[in-house]
Amino acid sequence: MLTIGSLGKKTGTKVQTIRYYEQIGLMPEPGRTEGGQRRYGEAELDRLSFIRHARQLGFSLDAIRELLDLSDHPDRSCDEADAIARRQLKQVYQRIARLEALRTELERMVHECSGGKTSDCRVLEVLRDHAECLTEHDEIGA
Amino acid sequence: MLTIGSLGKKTGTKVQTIRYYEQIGLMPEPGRTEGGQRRYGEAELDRLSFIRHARQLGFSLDAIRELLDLSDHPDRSCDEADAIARRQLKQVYQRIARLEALRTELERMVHECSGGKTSDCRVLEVLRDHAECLTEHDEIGA
DNA sequence: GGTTGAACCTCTAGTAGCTGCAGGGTGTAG
DNA sequence: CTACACCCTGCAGCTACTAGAGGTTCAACC
Repeated sequence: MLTIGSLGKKTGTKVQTIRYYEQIGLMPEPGRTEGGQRRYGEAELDRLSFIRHARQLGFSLDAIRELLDLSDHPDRSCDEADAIARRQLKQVYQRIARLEALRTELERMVHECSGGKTSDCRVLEVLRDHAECLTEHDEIGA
Repeated sequence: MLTIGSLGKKTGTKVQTIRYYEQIGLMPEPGRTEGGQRRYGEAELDRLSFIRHARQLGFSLDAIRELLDLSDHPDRSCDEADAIARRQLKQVYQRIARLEALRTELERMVHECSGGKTSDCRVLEVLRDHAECLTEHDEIGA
């Protein structure tokens, strides 16, 4: 039987985060000691590992909820799990593309700045005038 | 004189977002009509354009606050503006690197899934067992 | 058996950067 | 002078946690 702290250590999760997952129904309510402290078993360890791993891969908590649900039903088709992963991959592609456009623009800004006064700083100048940008970029909400 | 709505249209900003920027002190309190509606001039249009452009390049509102401050003092050295931009660029590099690791792992997951039952779905299997991952990935908090 | 101290408990509020809604007032074109 | 699009304030909600206050429990050591 694991305390919440040792479960956290094993999975690289903060104690508060585990309680948060329980609160939003991602983790089940575990058994308690007489004094009211949470105690976890293997099943919970597996579930939390799954969640954390999926988070590391960038899945949203909602996507993880679906994946866990699928994982709990071994007889269902895995098309849905596949679709969720593909969706996630697509998002990653998009985010990389956006960030690469940003990188280009920021590099240009930084390389052109020769370190004088702010009055003729390229960094500030570029920010002032969007027309100076060569690439499309659109990071907001990415 | 611009209404808040037309200022929003010119800069691609929602009305609520402009009011939010005012609330947190990023935009100044504008003049008002007798009836209490906000009216903006050129200076505010420039300032909001600057803010939005910097946001598109991924700068945080705090960084933007600093950049605006520097922009308001043309006689200062632009080292600071340069440093902020370099910091931002570094973050972009890191985020790209992380996302590329994710991409690799997600591609592997998706390509190996041959579409049977969830019981032997590669997607779910990989999520269950971190040891199957070939690359380091650590997206959480990115 | 008693004491200590780390780890646990609940509850609330805060983070970034907006977004949306309710319920009401204003400005302007026809 | 009347529509009606637009504006106002204030507050709740979003994601995914994180931090802190103030109090309780567990386990080890003597």
